[in-house]
Amino acid sequence: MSITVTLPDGEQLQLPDGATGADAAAAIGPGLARAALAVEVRLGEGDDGGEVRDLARPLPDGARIAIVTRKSGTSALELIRHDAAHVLATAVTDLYDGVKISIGPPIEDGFYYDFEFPPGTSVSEADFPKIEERMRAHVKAAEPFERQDVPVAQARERFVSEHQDYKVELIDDLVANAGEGGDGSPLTTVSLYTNGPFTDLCRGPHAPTTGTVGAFKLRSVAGAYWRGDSTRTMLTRIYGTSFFSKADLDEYLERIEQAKARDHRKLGRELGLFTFSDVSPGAAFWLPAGTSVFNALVSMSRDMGSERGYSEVKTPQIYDAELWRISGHWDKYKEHMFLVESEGRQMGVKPMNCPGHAQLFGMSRHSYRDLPVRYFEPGLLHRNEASGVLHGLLRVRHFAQDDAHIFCTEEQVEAEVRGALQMAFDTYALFDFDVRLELSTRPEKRIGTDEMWDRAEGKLVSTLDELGLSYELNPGDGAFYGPKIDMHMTDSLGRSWQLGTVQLDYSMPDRFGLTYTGADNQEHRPVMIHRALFGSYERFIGIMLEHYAGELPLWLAPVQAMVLPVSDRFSEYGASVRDTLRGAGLRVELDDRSESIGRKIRDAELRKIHYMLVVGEREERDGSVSVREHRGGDLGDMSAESFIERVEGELYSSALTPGKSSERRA
RNA sequence: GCCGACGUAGCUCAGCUGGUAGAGCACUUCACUCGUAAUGAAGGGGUCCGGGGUUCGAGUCCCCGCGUCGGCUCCA
Repeated sequence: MSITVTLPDGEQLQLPDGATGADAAAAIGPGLARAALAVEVRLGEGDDGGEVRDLARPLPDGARIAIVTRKSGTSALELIRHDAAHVLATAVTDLYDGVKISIGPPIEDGFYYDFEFPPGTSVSEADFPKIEERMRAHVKAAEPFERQDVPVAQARERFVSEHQDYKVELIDDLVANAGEGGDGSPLTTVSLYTNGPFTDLCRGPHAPTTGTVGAFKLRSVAGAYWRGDSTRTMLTRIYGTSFFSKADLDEYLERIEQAKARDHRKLGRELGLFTFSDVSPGAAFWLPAGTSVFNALVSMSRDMGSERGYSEVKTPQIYDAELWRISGHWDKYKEHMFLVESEGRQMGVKPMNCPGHAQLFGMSRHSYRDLPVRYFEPGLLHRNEASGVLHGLLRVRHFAQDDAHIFCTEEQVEAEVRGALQMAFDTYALFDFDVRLELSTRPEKRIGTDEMWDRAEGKLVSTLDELGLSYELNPGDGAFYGPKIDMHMTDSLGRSWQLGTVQLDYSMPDRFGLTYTGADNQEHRPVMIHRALFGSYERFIGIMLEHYAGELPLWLAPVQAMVLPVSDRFSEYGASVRDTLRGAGLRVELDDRSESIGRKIRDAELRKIHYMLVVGEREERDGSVSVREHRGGDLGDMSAESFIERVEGELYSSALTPGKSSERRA
């Protein structure tokens, strides 16, 4: 009896029945046998994911296999990070009596393990050295990972006797889920992995021993709810990362350090854009330079909107609670609203513009001929976000959105969604943003009928497909009034943030009793589309600063050029140059401090100012400026006019939007 | 909101085991008048996040708030 497996190069390998991944590696060559960590197994042609298994497990006949070594990239790293998580748990159970273990998977950049420490014991980063020391001892001992498939009852008994409640719960859930989902066959065994003194309920796979965990480092400690449920126990999560080599680990840590240099909070301070104060947590104070950037974006969304048939409106900040009851926000978000009382009336500061826009739409009669109506309001909003979620400009309590609501007929929905998405991509293209799309469907807590949701979700899917856009499905994550398409970007540390959103809403028009008169002279219900493309200007600026590492494109730069007289004697000429350039619409400042020219250049460079215009005796005589470009160096002398021409050319060349974009930028 | 850490001048930070605060940058003034990344000197600036407590004495130790950071949960 023998089995046949297929190798990645297509070659077939014959092995005795019961042969393992390790046997296969050995059959291919002794070098590979030494390097082998695990084996990736694909069963059918269509099985493109593959399953990574322990080397010690018998191979199924007819499988396509690939030996996993440290050169296998992500799957190899995942393997040793999972190993490292077990080693971490081993060290922690060594050191802390009575600690309860829960789960410890590999993640994007490392691994974690969640523990419940005994009452009175808390662990902080100060404890890392001693935990790492224990971990090193277990890695050095190269303890084999031994897999054991044991009957469910036996495993359960074991963890009950060890007071490992979380493991017991996991087993119970595995059993329950096997009954419902999967192939319906009952679960008879579960797998346990033992390394040294530590045994864990684990699906695997693992490398042959703990010895392949090369370089590792514990990174941080955090609270994490058991099973991600905020009503349950908060466990202590220890994060770490590991690599095959110290060099790889160091390179990773170095990259993280460098990423911190482009943190928008740091750049905002350094470039004098915005600051925060304890007197208003979650709200930015915008300095003149930051306000200039902010206003440039607002004016850009105004221009792009008016080119696309949006009309700007303004609606109140504060509304009677009744309005929020009608919209449904009162029930769902009251605790996140800022409430005020006036003459015995309860009022709420608006957390969003939709009810205001619905109110506005309802105040006049509309014919089908007037639809779609597109209201745009770069409005100020307040949301009383939980203190723990505030994060620089990326999550704030006080912000403005480039918010718009489109009221249209059922037939117009696809075209309007398409238009909004296209406008979004036009916008992101200007910033070289590569956004990730998510389609979020009906949540558990929702308003409206299932039929409405079917229709709304169907329209979003068909529009995405029609535009050939790929997206991730996010079931249950829609707004309470409708499904949505969200556009995400990541920050300097790889965390994902939502920027734009396009939401379809059949409920709000109903709740507000909105109508238009159709061609049949009957009243009809319009459909409402909520959309914001920047999302909040605050968040957009935060992401943008990190994206550009603070080097804003010329058209957005708060100061496009700085005039630098070489000495006080040329301040007057410098001022005249500044005025000439300002007259041409450029944002120019004059540095007339009594400092050396070297100093002024250094300061302008640190502020990342695009152009430095040095003026001295020669320039005054010739009526010219000596142009230095940020990072680019000396460009030589030219007249103020040729400089203006040059800058305008640059502004035009980055003009990707149609219409009057050049005017906007000037 | 929850877990952990942190909070000293505008910024970045030092301040050993408790003995009444310090540097660099920035700022002000004076001198210098400078040619492509830091001229020099002098000076001003701190309820050591806030409030309680322990102590002869608290920036330092304890408690309670607030804020920030890293996660978790949440995100209309």
